Amino acid sequence: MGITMKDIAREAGVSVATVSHVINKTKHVSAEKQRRILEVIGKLQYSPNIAAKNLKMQKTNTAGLVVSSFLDSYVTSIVNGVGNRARELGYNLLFVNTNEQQQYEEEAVRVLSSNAVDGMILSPTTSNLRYLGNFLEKQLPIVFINRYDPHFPEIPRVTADDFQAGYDAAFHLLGHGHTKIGLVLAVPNVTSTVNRIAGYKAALLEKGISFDESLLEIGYATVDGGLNAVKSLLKREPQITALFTLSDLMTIGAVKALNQLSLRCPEDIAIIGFGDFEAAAAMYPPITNVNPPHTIGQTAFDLLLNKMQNFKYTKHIQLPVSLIIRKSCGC
Amino acid sequence: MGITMKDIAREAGVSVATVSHVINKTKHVSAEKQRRILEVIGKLQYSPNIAAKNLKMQKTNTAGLVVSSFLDSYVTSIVNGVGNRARELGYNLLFVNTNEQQQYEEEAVRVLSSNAVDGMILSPTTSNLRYLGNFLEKQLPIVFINRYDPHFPEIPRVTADDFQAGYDAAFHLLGHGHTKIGLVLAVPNVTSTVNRIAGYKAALLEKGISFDESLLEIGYATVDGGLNAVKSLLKREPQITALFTLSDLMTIGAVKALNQLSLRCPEDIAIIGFGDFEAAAAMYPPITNVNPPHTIGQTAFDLLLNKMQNFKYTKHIQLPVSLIIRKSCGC
DNA sequence: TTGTAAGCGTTATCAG
DNA sequence: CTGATAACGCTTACAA
Repeated sequence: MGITMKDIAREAGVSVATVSHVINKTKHVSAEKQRRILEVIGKLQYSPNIAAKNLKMQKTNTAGLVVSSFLDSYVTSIVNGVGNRARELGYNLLFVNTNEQQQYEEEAVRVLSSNAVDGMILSPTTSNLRYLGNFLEKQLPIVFINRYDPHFPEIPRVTADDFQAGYDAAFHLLGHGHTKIGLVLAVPNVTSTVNRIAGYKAALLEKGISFDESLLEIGYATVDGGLNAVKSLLKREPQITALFTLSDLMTIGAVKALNQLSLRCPEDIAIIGFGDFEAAAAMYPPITNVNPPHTIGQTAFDLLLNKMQNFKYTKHIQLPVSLIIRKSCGC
Repeated sequence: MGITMKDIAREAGVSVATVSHVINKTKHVSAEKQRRILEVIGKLQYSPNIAAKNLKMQKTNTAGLVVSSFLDSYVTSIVNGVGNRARELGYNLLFVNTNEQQQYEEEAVRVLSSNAVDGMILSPTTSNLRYLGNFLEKQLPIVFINRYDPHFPEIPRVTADDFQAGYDAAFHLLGHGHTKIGLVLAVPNVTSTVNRIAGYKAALLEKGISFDESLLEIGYATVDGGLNAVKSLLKREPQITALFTLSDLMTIGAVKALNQLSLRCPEDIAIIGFGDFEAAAAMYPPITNVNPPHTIGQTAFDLLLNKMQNFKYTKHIQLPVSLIIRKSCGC
């Protein structure tokens, strides 16, 4: 079917070894043969069979990227960052979105291991990844991004400073006099969420306000999910005067909910979101957001590179967040 | 290094052929041996070497997806659709974003061919893809998505009805009495853009309004790109009373530009965008958009499946668009 | 029902 | 500087 190195060798009157050497520049070959080989390669439009190369080299030059959702701007920026860095460094990217289904995730990890990739970047669906043990034993280089499983400290990870994110949002709202701050989240059992809540809690406690679990509301990480979550939260806890929403789609949903309830933002209810999306500044009102790190994807790939070179590598990196203050918080 | 079928065979006291057969269920094996083999596989945490399998089978179960940009919601939805369908059908996805650089695109196509993928879905950077000829000769299954090169009618493609999109937007604005409609675009030499402009032109002509090229403005496909483009367009052509922006990021930029120029929307300038982003309904004003097809990604994958089964397959599919009317058009 | 062995297209060792 | 040739780990006739 395809044309192989053997064909090139025959046509150019040399051995396959020689062909391989000129292709990979792995040994010096006489100018004449080199010329002939290159010429034949061009004429026959030959390109090496990557599957064969991968088998022989025990290396694929491909990295896996497994994320848990996709439409969110934060995830998009992660994919973007990883993809750019991968291309810069000559790696291919095998991309999987698990849609928050652990079953898909396990499947993806299983497929990507066993020589499909040289390593992988994982944003897991939960923080209890018992199945991962097997793959670590196989020395599969993995790094966590955004979320992680604390049971595997030996896996390098890059995260946003989620604690700070929660703290900053709550601190800022407290500064505006809000004491009943609703918190709208999508995925509870995940380190990023847990840490943001911890930060939120810490800021409250600092002001002597005790944490009230009924101010939390779980919804789907979509616009409608945010909308519904805010509606039911506000119905249940009408004393709420501010909202912290943990994903940009939910933030948009929150704004819609307030509109539908004829509540003004920020006068009646203030909003701070996590994740800065492009439209935030052009919304009504312009949305104050906690801005996640934009370099998280690239950083993850760099960690992976280290992990692939040295399986003992085990660094944890936490990237700072910042508050982008606009109008929805009442400033 | 890794553990192979040979190890399983030895440990279970059978031949590699038998192991292969139980793994792939490709022949009946006695219950007893089957049990033993499965047990050993479990104990040693064996998983087959995919590179070897790919080489032997001349098939990778992997599809390539090459898009030209990423942060745009339309592209995101394409990636999402292709990814979901790929997973449903048991395919992996090799993902590349070319950032509108033809050089990256050529490189990506070259890498993805030569047995890295069984086929690929391509949203090209231009409509002149001479380099593609080689790969077609090699029988690499390709399908176009969103954009295409008309010189290759034998490549199946799925596109939005971009002509209709341009027509609908212009027709609607004309209905509101606008005759000077600015058109803000990012990538001129590409079928989607060209067809949208053609539709816009057709609607004008129907009303007896002649096409004025100076009403077009090119900018970067970002928020700032849209912002700058609108500012310079409005400065140059102050008689403009409506805008049609061809990407959601640019639409957001347009809204920002009007704010900065203290122009009211829709009273002073109306806006219709292409590509419906999640925040559109929560902006000020809520943005009227041409809604691109949401199934384009899945459809592309299905076309690819057909093309892989039968290289003669050459269908072109055009998916309808629809106008989502909100406030920015003056309704 | 099971095993032997050829071969997929490379790379790299080892002689010449 | 060049060429045979043995792997890499799997699938699949073909034989037993």
